[in-house]
Amino acid sequence: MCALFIPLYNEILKALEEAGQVELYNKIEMPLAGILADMEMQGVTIDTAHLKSYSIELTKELDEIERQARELAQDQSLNLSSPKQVGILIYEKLSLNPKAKKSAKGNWSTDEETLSELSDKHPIINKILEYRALKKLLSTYIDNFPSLISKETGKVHTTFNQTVTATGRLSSANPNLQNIPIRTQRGKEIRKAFIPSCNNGYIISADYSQIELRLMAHMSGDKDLIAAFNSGKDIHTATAAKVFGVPEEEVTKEQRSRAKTANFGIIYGISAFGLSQRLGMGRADSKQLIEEYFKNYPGVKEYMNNMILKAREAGYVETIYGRRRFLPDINSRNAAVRSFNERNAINAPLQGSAADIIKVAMINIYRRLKIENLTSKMVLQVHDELVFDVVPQEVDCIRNIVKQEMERVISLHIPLIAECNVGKNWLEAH
DNA sequence: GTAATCACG
DNA sequence: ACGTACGTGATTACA
Repeated sequence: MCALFIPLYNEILKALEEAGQVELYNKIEMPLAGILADMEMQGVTIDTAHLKSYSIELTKELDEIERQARELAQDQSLNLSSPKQVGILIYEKLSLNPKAKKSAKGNWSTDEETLSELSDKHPIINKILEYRALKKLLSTYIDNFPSLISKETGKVHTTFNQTVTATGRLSSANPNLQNIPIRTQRGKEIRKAFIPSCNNGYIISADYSQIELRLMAHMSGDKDLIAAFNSGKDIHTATAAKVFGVPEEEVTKEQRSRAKTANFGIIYGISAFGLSQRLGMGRADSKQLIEEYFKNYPGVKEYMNNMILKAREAGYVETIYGRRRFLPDINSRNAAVRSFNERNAINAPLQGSAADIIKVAMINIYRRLKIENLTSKMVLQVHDELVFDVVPQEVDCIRNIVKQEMERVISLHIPLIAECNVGKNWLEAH
């Protein structure tokens, strides 16, 4: 190291030591930096022909929808990309909702959730929603992407930010390859454009199953939540059986779905109001559901109280590897600010520990690929998922290494499970 | 530059 | 009585 930087480096090491972050720094973040650089340089191959033909198809649909919407609105100059114009049209000209939300800075609220509730009132609502969905895919993922392909490598090269998030997650930018569509049919079509770099190769994707809820089980030490994961049963069904007081075989789809929403809510630092909004039920019912949840998983309730207490006393909470999130406003007299910090105190150790764990997996996988002289490459990380560009003769080998290394990062009270899939593109690898 | 919206985990 | 799920980045409109 250059002598000029040694005093600064010593300062850093001293601070890290005092905060118990030396291992996090030396064993995780520093080794990871070079691996991320390698992934960025490696890049991902894009099927531009597929994107190009899909662009033509979607653009036609978009133009037709815009034409129909303008006809319905009787306004040829209507800009459907302007939330302001859409708001005025819906709430003032068409008066579709007399008690419309005028959220935030006094603007009409026209987001998807709000508009969906009005879809029965006027045919233009669905046209607006469809326009928005198509426009998003076209402008963000389809039409720009070919221009982001490097002349030198013929691939897209993201930047993984290692020091952006509050929890320890990575972020991805220019372009963001961590928010490529998958939820809708049209989104899936875009995923198909992410392909292996050699003609006969494969994409392998491996993702952690329920890692944050598993970490809740581990960190809370809750007996029954741990038992549910150790038994290998479907966690949402098991939760539904408990909170609705029915045998697992009799859990309905509706009950499982509600339990799933509740399990997500738990990770985010649930509130009765928030849960009632997402379940479309009354506050009293959602409050009762939460009470049942805590009755069945008392360790979870205890974990939440402990994290809030820890944040109040220490000013921060920690992940399994000692990464800290500072929460200076945990004692704020403003209830909204305080509550927000309390939810962060609950969520950050879970989200952050998951981030730590996948980082360790990445380091160990990278080393194995090198040691075993494999030519396949790790190309993307999407929070709980790793994506590999694989040559045909290494498919089985990569599958085994990736699954093994992801699952054996650390021994906890619950097993870590990684699901691994192979395909000719990123969609098929799910 | 900021707000609104929406893509992902 | 508050205001409410956690973490990101890109695009577009508009002051």
